[in-house]
Amino acid sequence: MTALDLSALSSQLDNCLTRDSHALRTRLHGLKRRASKGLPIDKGLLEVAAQIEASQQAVEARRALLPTIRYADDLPVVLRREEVLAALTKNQVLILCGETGSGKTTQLPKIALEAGRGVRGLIGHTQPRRIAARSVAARIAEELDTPLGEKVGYQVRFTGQVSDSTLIKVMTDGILLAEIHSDPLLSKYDTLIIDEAHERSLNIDFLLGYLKRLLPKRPELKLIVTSATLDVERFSAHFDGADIMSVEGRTYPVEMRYRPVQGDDDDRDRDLPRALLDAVDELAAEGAGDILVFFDGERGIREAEEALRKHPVPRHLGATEILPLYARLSAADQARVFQKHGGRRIILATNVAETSLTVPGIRYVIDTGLARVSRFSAHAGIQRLQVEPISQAAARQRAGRCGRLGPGICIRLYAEDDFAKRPAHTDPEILRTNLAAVILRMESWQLGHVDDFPFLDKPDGRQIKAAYDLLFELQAVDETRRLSALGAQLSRLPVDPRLGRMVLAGERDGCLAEMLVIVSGLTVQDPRDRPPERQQAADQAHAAWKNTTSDFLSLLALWRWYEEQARHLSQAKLRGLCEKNFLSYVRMREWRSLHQELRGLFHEEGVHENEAPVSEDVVHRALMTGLLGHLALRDEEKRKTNPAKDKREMVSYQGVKGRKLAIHPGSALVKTPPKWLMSAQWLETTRVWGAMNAAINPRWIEPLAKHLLSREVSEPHYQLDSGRVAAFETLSLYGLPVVLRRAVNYAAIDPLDARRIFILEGVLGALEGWEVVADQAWSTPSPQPSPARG
DNA sequence: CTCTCCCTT
Repeated sequence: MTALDLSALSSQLDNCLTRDSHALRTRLHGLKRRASKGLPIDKGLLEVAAQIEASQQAVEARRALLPTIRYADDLPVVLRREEVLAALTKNQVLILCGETGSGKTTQLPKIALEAGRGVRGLIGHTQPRRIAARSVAARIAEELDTPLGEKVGYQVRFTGQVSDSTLIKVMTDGILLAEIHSDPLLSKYDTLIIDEAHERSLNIDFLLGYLKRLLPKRPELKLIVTSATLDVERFSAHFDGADIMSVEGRTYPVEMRYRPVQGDDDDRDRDLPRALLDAVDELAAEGAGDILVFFDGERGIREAEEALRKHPVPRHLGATEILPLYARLSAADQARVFQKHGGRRIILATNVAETSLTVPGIRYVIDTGLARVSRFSAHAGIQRLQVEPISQAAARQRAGRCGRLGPGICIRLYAEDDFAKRPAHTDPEILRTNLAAVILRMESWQLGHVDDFPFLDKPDGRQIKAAYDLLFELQAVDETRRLSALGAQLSRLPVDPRLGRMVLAGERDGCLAEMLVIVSGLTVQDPRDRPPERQQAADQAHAAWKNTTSDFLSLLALWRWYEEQARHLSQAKLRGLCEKNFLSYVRMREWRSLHQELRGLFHEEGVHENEAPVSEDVVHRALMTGLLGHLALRDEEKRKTNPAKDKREMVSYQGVKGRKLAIHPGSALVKTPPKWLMSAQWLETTRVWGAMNAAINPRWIEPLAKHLLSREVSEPHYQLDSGRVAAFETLSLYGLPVVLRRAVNYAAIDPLDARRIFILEGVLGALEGWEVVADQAWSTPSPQPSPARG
């Protein structure tokens, strides 16, 4: 064979599946090298030629699947289809800015198909949320008149419908990110659409960084990044000045009214209900239409609900219905928002209604301008959840919720100049979160140092250090920040690093069964429902599994009970049972799915769970491997000064790193605070709360925390009876003494000094002592001291 | 005496 055949073959690669072309190109390079050394390559060439042939046939088969593309008539993106097509042909990257109603989410994948994408590889389309991924896929499939799961498929955690004939695959951004592990080139895609990039979740930022590096290695890959806000220059600059296309939205104008809460800042909380009632009255006078009110949390919602129920809302337009809406609400209560209704509705919502759920039929919005924002404080090493003024972008998003049906009105319960002073955008998650999981992934995928990774926003050095500190605590990296064998294992577990560490301890200590249950239970949202108006009944039902020394064992008890029921009950009966026991069926199912998934990972490796139950201590010691940074000692002084009679005074704890904390009232341990406490989570809101707790034995700490303990040796002294030099040692974990004044052999610690003391106190002391004894022998006896009392 | 919202090998 000649060099001509080699180049002829390599020119054919552009007609192969993207999945194959990279491997085949590598193969051809190898053959070229062989040929240059004068080695025979005939057989290799024949094989490659056959593979190319097969791959091209697969491409043709996919081309035959192309559906007739029909567009939803007059959506703004569709009207500018030609431009998008041209941009896709000309450029590798396109930034598309399209606001609500532009049609970008549903129409772009179809335009990509029309541009000839989706044949050599999949068109991958990512969504930030699972529900959205599924519904977007269903919608596109419907518009293309094909059944979901064939030409248009979707994939989210635990479920999905994708087949060999899938051309468009809609998935969560988390799925695409996870695929990098098994396919670093993302070679099965010929096009990627990263939707809702303005949300700037950790997944999106990680993907955009990764894709920047990937694009040069995948010249045939096209990327579309979409954003609903106008600040797309950042994205463009990130991708070396990629073209930007802006498509208008399809929304109605929203009139802004500023009605700041009267009174000074300290009184805001008190005056907010008043301001809310005034706003409701003002909007009620405008005419019919539902009102959506945004709050920072459940508490504000409940206060507002109470105030509204007492308040005579003008009723000439029919009854007014008040509905709370937040993520923790039971599925049935959430569903009420989507039911048809007469009269006026006032929906009191948290941020769920800002992006995750679209409440239908909203004509008016009232915005308190506040939200709870999670931030990881690297300095304190703790996660905070504080109420903050929302950004301008978030405020616009909230207001936009009443501009979908017709012109809307939004009342902001803050001043216009307050709005003007706010940050333009919400800080991206990567600047607000604990980076341990990100860094663990980067280490395991060998992506180099975080500082060099092309993140849109570079994380702060202190955040990076805090993340490495946590990874060291978990023994996932060593002192030099090198990934350990344990770290490599940890990176393959799709759970929080602390929780993953527990599972690995469970594997080692023969309590994998228990760890899989507890860790999956800690990962999903708590399935125990506690509706505000039926808290007592709920608590009563949950008491069946309650363990007052360990919330973890409560979880385990709930699981065992449920598994027993599930074994002989139909799905419908199980659902009813959940309802009766104030459990969320959906979350119980999530728990089981995650448990199943984690279990599967171990089974693949041939590791199986222990069959015999283990002692509670074994379970808690395995948990502790992940929670060494969340240990605390009861503050005894406080207990003395505040007698137990005063029940309102909460028992305070002294945690590691000097943190003061208290047991969260949702914990079963709140009434029986143990001396030593271990918490799955520390969260600072009004104060630092320890959530999901267990009483522990401090003796477990030393063997598990050897790599973290600092030792302080004091009072070396000669011991007359043993004839040795002894001292006391105090071991501290992050500044918290965990072993107090334990006698140790000083010679093993500081042999030279021990020898000095031996001579000084032992030898000379013995002489001195001998003198004393001699003295006493010749002098009159002194009176014996009376025994000590009390 | 209480905690916004998402996502995964």
